[in-house]
Amino acid sequence: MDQNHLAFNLNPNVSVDCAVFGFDKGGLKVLLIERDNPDNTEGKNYQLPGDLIRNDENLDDAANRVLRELTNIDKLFLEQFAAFGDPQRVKRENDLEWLRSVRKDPEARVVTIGYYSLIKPENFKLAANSFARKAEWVNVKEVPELAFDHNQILTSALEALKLKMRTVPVGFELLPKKFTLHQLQSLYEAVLGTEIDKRNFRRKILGMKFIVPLDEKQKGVAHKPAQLFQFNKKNYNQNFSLAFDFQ
Amino acid sequence: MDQNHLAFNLNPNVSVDCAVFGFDKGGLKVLLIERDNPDNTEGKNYQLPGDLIRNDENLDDAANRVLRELTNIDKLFLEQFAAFGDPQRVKRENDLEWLRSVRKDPEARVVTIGYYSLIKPENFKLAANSFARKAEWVNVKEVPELAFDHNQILTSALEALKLKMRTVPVGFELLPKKFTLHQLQSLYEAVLGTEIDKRNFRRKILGMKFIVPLDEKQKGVAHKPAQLFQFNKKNYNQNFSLAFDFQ
DNA sequence: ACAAAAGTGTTTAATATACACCCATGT
DNA sequence: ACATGGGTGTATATTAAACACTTTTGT
Repeated sequence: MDQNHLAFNLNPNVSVDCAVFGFDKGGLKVLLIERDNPDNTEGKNYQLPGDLIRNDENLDDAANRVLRELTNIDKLFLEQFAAFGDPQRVKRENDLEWLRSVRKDPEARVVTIGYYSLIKPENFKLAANSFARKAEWVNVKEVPELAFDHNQILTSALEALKLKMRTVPVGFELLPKKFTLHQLQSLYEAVLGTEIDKRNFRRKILGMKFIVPLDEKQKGVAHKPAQLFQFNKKNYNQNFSLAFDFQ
Repeated sequence: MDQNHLAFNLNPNVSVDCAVFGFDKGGLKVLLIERDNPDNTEGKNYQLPGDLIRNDENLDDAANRVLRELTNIDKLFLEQFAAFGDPQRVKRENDLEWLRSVRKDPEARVVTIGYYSLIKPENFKLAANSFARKAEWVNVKEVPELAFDHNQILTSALEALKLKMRTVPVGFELLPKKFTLHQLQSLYEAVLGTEIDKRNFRRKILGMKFIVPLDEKQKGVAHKPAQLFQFNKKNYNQNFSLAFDFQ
């Protein structure tokens, strides 16, 4: 992926791959990179953004670098969730060909560390470099076959995200700074794949002192404008275990 | 670490390290390996069992191999929980010296994949090889300073174990096949670090149809012999989310 | 007028918590 | 006899779940 730095600095055996999640009315999205098809075999060919790590950077920094190149944002919410090291994870011929066109040591055994990242809708605009120009937001329910083991990585990232969201108030990372309770509920419904009762949801959320109402309402919507809320880190101090568990 | 196989098969940049947990009346234990001190600097020098991965094996297999060499048991309960890749994770001089005495490429950047494993008390006896002879069970509350970043790995493994135990019925892997409810309760108390009310615990556990009483009682104990129970996989079918959450 | 989401309470069921005494066995 | 853990039930508090109608705005 990123070819701007000197290749000898890259460790041939360890990479990071990132499932970048975004959320809007259309549901939960993931950012996929369309890669050039060396032999022009089939139609489009997608993969998760990722790169080999540099020998002098730690894993979180490598993932952060990949995301910065993609989004121009330096410290997105980022969480490591698993390592993938099947010796056969690079096995398809077009994956191998692509590696040969991009990597110094394309035959090397690569173990990849999986990260997921959460991005706010106001940051949906991608960087203007060649790497990011190939990026596309795809609904997680409509993800095509991906390169390498990236479908498996994505499935695993989604599971990790679900667990996280039921456990820790982290959904805000996918919403605008100011959000309505309806947006928050839709997010939980989309990620957890459940329907939630509106009144019970509101009661539960408002019982948490760290989601605070603002002196502000929605504007320009074709219905009764909703109260806007904001996440308040100061009011959030670890009263959490499993607080976000909606059946 | 394991030096029985050909070094050229080992990947110099990726290792696995295992926190092997055991439980007895004395509490939760972890298996530490005493390593030879090259320069005989200080007293004892401990680390978690681990090894570089082979280029033809996947991560789970590498962790399983490390544990098999240590215990002679082939498929211990094993769970990957995180990857550790700080470029400075090998920084102390005695760690470097030890690597120089053991590794083909002792200066290589190594990213390690952390696993934890659960072992039943009847399997506490270790293999008789030289690797295992240096192993020792140490109470998790009395773990000394370890080599590399192994204290951090162990702390992280314990957190992962706690989360797992509150989430999935997995404690049985640390108990004899037949166990009493008191043993089960002590285990939860030791791992989660809480006190649990006996009557409430029993009611909750017995409400789970997959912990079944046997036609058998304890023998030779200096108190009223307790009913023995067993975990029944067939009666366990995913009714679980967060079932083991004792405040 | 209609569409779309906002907002609001009560009842019932389920679950969690707190709590104390007698029992069987080995030493 | 004593130490050790085994075994048992109830009352109360907390939390979860089910459920329907009126309001405000833009088109």
